[in-house]
Amino acid sequence: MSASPRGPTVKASRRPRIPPADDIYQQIVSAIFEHRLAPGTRLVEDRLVKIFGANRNRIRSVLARLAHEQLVRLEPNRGAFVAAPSPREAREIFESRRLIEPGVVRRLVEVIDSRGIEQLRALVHDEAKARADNDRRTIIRMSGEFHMALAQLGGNTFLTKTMRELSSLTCLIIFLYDAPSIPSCRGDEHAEITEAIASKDAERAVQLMLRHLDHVEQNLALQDAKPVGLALEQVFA
Amino acid sequence: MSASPRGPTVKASRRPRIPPADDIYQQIVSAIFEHRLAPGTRLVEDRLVKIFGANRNRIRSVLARLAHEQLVRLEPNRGAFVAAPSPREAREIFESRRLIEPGVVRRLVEVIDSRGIEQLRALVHDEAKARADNDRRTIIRMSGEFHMALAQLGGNTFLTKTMRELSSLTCLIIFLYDAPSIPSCRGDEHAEITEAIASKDAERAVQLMLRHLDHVEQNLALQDAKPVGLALEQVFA
DNA sequence: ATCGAACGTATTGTACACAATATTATCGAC
DNA sequence: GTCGATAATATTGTGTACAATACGTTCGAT
Repeated sequence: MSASPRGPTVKASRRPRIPPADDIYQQIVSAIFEHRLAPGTRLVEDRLVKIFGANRNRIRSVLARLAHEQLVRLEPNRGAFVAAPSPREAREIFESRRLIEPGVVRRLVEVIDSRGIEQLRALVHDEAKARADNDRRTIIRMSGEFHMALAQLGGNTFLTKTMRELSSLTCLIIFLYDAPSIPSCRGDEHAEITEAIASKDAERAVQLMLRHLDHVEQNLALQDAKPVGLALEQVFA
Repeated sequence: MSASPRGPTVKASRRPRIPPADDIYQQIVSAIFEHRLAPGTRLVEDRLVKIFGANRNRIRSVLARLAHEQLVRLEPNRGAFVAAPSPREAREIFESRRLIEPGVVRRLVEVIDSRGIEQLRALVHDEAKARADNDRRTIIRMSGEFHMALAQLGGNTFLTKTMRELSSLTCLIIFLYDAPSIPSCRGDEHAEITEAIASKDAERAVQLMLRHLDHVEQNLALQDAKPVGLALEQVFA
């Protein structure tokens, strides 16, 4: 017994059953990102407790956190529901993205190094592969991660957080309003943006980004929502 | 006895002792906004429970919410502390503002009506009055509210939320790093921006805004923080 | 047969008690 | 007298039980 009373390995072995709070959060976000959790789905606390093996307090705090970034709607005495952004809210989200992402791209051109460019190309590559496999879930998730990576490589944590919220909300919007013909983003657009950034052509990258966002928004049918429901347990299997 | 079983007045009279969750949140945010709560102040749950007459669950959820917008730091097994942004974080906040607020201003010029312009002028007027009275708390709060109003009048709830977070973080930063000579914002700058917006001169408004943000940032001494502490009960008196 | 009211069930909201942990104070050794 | 270990205290983390509320169902009346 070595005298290291604060080793993290010791802590991990002493109580391995507690499910870390962030994990639950991440799993739910991923489920929303990958369209496994439909907008409007009710999130019953007890069932989440059993699914994740956590206690209710923790589930509650996770739901509160999700509610704060508007991914979940919390109705008093009724429970938590996966958010279903209205057409008006959807337009606001896209407006915000058109407002913010050009700045993100401009800044990224200034600070990115070859290592960062490689990361972007890898993301584009993975997305193209998923597109070839027709793996719709991965396509959508990778699309979101591309935009999040643009912020993350810029090194500004506030902008990164903001972009993460915008991306996940966009995922819900696509779920609700996507005209199913064309899958979310045309893959080559992310590639084009990446190459414009790689060649330090900020203004071209900005223009491509704006056109890209317009394309995504124009592929939506912002009138009729499809109210889908799904069983909760099988989502996390 | 009229048969309206869901009137809010009835609900309020039936149990008047429960303190609404948002109120607590708002009071703490206001306290941070007005520099009554210093960065680094420890927020002990029990004391907040007694101060606001709420139960611990509610206090906890409020703290979680504050933590999510980085106004509060949550250390495991140690408690909650009012955030104290590092110089690096401070620079990121200002960078984010320079990135976002020009877009907010441009959009506002497009959609604002005479009623909105009057609101902005009223805010500027109140701020000038506080400045004349040398009421530093009100000055800082009104400064923040001016920027939040710019987003709010634009009608985009996501941007409004983002600006609220940025404003309150900026308040903490000013508390920590302000060179005490000049109080936060020169008052006429808000007035100038308002008039540029009123005359629909978007580009001028944007330039004024950027200069304004630069001025605020340059008035900070982003090296030495002053770690102030204050008693909790007397803050909410 | 349809509508409305009372009831039963499922779920969230709240309170309390206790365990785990960190911080402070006390005591002893050098 | 200073440093380190140990005990006391304060605070957070967790679990459980119960109350309040909303929802679905059954029953009865017209």
